[in-house]
Amino acid sequence: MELSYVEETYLKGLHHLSTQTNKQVTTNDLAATLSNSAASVTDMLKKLSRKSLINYEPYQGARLTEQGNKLATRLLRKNRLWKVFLYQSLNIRWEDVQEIAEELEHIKSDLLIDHLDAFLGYPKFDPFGEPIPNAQGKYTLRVQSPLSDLLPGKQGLIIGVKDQHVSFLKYLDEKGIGIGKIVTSIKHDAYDQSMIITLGQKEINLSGKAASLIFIKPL
Amino acid sequence: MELSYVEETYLKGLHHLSTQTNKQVTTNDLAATLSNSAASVTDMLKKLSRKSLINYEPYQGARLTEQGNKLATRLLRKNRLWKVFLYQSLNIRWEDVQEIAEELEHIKSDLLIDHLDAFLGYPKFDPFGEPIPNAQGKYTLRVQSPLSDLLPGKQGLIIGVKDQHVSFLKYLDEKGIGIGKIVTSIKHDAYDQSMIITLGQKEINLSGKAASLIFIKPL
DNA sequence: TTATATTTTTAGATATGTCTAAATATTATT
DNA sequence: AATAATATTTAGACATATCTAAAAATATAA
Repeated sequence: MELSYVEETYLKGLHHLSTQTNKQVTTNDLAATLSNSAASVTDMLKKLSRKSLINYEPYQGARLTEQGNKLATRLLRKNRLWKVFLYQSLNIRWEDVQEIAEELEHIKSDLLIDHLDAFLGYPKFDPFGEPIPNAQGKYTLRVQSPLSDLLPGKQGLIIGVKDQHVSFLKYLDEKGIGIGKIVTSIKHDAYDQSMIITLGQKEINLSGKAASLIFIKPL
Repeated sequence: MELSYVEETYLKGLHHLSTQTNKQVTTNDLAATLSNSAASVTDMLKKLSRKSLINYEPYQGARLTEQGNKLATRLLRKNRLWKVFLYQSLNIRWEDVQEIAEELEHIKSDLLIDHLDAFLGYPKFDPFGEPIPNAQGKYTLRVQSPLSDLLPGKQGLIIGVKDQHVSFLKYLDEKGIGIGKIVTSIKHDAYDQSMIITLGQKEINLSGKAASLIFIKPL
């Protein structure tokens, strides 16, 4: 099925919200996510429902159908493969990757995406640690724990970040924290949950919140 | 200036037609190029004129202003860099490259394009032999002669093709003719202008028309 | 140079996607 | 359970881009 740019955006928003909460997606939540008015969202929900991409009952919110989910997953595949390309091949900084990938994910060609996948060596995760669905839509979640759980003295490999806001990514970039870096936990502060880690020679102080948004593989 | 997808398409069409003929672009010609009605074209010409991207007088056709030309050149740069990427990095076939690049050229980020340019090693020509404008919009035309001018016994390096229709590119692909291949002229037919060339061990018969659309650098 | 043919523009309609303001339905509170 | 607060939908408008059919301008030919 051929979808418009906007329809795809809504589908992705629906997928995002429904995997987060596993409940019906409400009109207002979707409106907030997409920065649109609730009225616009209602219109689009009716349209997507007519196309059988969502189940929608007035006043009851919406949920992706199997077909809608399949299309949303395809968008995630495209988005994340492009992110790998931008980050790894083009050396574009973390905080700039998201915005560009959001445009690239709407490029239609399946041929393109499969060739891109091959070019990148069939990566399983994007630069933020999110799993990349394969051509059949299958993907595996990774065992990952927040940096905040790393016990003092232990080492971890950074494999992802939860928050993808530009300001947070810049904050990490400035501290030298990125995918593939190895860090050692030095000390937790019992009072404010902040922690001290080392990255190479450098000692870094992280807020408890920041540490909980960074994912590692314990070494 | 932020342009819509469609405005960009018109700008590219205008550029294409005006470099071909170096005259005012007529409404009907542009309509044919873009497969739109003349009425739609008139509307858009008025809009682009209001934005000072073209000079337009009713019934007299249109011509790009300096600013319009600059934006059109930027689109060409994007289109051609993407073509290099698709053809060279992703190994996508000649005949599939055009359609995908036409979508990719509308991706907005300058950062992306400059990084792509660097990644590809600042190529000067695309896989069809067209010059790639640099970040400042400058580009150099290449000395290139049609394969049909290659004298019997002489060798040439294939560097471009004029016609970019899918059927023609497939025809060339099937014969093994592509960028970077070295061919030797064997014989011209005086009657129908067809020619015989060799490519490696293989002997290939080309129509006069086809040979005139393939560009070579004499060796 | 007047009539005819062609090209271009205008007029009016349609489709997509957006909005604000008003109406309606649902949920929470007393 | 009635009322107040919140969420959602409907109504009506607007912007972009498209079309067909009719009108107007330009170019061609007798």
